[in-house]
Amino acid sequence: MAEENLSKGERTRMAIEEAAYELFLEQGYSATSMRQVAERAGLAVGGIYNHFAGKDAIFEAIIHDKHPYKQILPLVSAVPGETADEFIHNAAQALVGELGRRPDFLKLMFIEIVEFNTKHMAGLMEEVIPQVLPLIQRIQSPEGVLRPIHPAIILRAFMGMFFSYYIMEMMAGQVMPPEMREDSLDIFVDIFLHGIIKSEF
Amino acid sequence: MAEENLSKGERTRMAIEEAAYELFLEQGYSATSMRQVAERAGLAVGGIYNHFAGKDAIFEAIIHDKHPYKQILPLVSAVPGETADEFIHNAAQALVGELGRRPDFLKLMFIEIVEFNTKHMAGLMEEVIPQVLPLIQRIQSPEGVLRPIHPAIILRAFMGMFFSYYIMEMMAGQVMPPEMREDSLDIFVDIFLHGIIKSEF
DNA sequence: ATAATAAAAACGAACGTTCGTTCATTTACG
DNA sequence: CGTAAATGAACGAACGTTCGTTTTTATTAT
Repeated sequence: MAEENLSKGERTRMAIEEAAYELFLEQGYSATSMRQVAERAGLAVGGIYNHFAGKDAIFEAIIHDKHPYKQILPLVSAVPGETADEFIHNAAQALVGELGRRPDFLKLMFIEIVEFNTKHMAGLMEEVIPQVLPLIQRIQSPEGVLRPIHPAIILRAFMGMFFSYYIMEMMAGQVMPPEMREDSLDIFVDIFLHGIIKSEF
Repeated sequence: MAEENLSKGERTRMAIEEAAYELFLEQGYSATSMRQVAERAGLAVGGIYNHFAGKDAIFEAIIHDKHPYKQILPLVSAVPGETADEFIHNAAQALVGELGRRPDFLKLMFIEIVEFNTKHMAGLMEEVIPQVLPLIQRIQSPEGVLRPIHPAIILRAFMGMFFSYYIMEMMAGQVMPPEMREDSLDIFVDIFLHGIIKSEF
């Protein structure tokens, strides 16, 4: 493991951040106490302040290190696919796959909205947008396969459609019929590509 | 106004609920104190407990009275439209229009996710689902216009697409180009109906 | 290698606040 | 006049943070 190379302080800092991340996802920011963080990280309360200026600072570190955008964008950018059809399929697969592997992924964004009023979002976007542009280029490029829709809107529709795939799962997952969940992703992709209307109409 | 007919107690109860609703949307549940609620509602802390058993009880009342589903579903159900095309357009118009009029609408759901782990959602769904069924029927019905997609999936794609319209707005609204916002709803509708791929491909 | 030493990290009691809630009392409405 | 509503001081618990102290780690000299 790469952790062996780290100093004691760096390892503890990571443990605190990880413990806080888990607890924030479970309970939200305000409802999580420094004592809970300390206990899960395996040290005393006071010890935290050797590594972080305060509770706020922990959240800011988490936002910077673990925010979904940071992990999803490189993933989608690296996906193969010659045609738009292939690319969208693969991108959706990668996105939802990653979300599925880490189902608490989006919660950090919700905490940001609910408890911080998207305070950190602007700074984060500034960092991420340059990475988005080539992705838009790629969706747009293949020789006129796409209808003339602004690429930024396509991106937004794409993100919305598949983010919401898990947002809806979070909100109403328990009550949806289970047979819907297996292949519904493919159908979502299909709706995104071809719409719900028969083409002869 | 209908408020004139209410007793003192009923009016105070409403004032407390409204004050708490505002504060929860602004700060989240945990970060909002009973003293803040009391001050905004215009009474002393202790007085709240004449109308609510505790802080939890206030939130439960709010969830029951003001949850988006409760307001959006009747709205969409009442919308006119003979063809699927017309209906989807009108439904999207109504949905996004209502969300636009009350931009904090979805935050309640996020608070539920972040600070309560969707504790109240199951009970709410049980209440709402019967109202959803006729809506699905309506999307499905017109003589074979729609491609053969499970109506529940269509509903979910629809909700996801247009909920996410505002979710994305919340998350990244500031950084989107302003000219996108004006007519992007129509384009979203169009993508939902016809997809992003040219039909001859 | 071992011992000495300075720095980093961990400790946990204590501080001042604020929290949700209670309650005896006063005020106001029906 | 009786009851419902409003009051605000008070309670114990929990909060984020501080701080003097001890323990551990990393570095240097032997």
